Amino acid sequence: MPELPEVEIIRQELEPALHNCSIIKCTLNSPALRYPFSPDFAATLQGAKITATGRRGKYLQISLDNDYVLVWHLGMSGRVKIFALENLYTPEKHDHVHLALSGGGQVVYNDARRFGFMSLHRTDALAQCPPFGAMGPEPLGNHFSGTALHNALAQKKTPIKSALLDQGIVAGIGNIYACEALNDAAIHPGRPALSLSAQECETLARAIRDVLQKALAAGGSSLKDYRKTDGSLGYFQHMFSVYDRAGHPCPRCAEEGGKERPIQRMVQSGRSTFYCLHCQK
DNA sequence: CGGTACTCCTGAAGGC
DNA sequence: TGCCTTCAGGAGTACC
Repeated sequence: MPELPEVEIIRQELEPALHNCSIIKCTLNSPALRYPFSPDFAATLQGAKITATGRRGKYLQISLDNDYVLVWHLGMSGRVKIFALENLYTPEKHDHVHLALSGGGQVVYNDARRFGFMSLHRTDALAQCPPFGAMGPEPLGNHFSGTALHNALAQKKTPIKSALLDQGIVAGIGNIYACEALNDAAIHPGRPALSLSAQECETLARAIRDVLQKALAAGGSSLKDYRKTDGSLGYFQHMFSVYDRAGHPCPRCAEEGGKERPIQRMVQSGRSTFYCLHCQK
């Protein structure tokens, strides 16, 4: 389930492989990912030159010189494989999209669960079209702050955990980093979002940035080792404080020298939330 | 309109 | 050992 840090790392990996390259051939091995490919999908890509690689929230945005942008979401099992030369590529199960580039490079999209998707949008309409038009600020950008978060949560009665998953409030956060940030900020995931004080929003905004930046830093280094094998991205599970760690001691409580408190699991809106009953208030 | 439940998909993991 | 069930999750949609 790539969230903002994983998608950003993939973008950084794609940038040198794609920039100024033309797409020689686009091969689709499936009629659809989450959504069907548009009939002219491959034809629109073929012959286009890639002018930039961007990211907004969990979405990759590959700009082309034909006035289209390839919008690419990795769902939860999407993996991107990059090969410098054609003869290095061995097809694997769930390789749905294959891009052959000028210069011999290749980019492959593999997605076992097909929750991801690719679509093409006109460049000038991109910022207004769903989901970008209603998307909240980039958490690592200048428009995100404690004040901005406080304002965005002002009318939200929904639990703060659910609010953090709402891409309209802040972009790019998924289940893992929502849990991690709330633990870091010592805020209980079940609190109504509008009940957070300005100070708590300040703390939470800082925690969100910290958690994402740490994941980015760790991902950058772990990726170098991992991509030698198959080019895909792993998760940075070794650094999770609470996610998928029910029963393990809460690291915040351990840091403070207190008694070890086991991490709890509960379900909110059908999704697992991991938190510490003791320190998250 | 806010909020919840359901839906898509497949592989991993657990139970018997 | 192997089959069956359950679970994981983003985001769109249906529905109250």
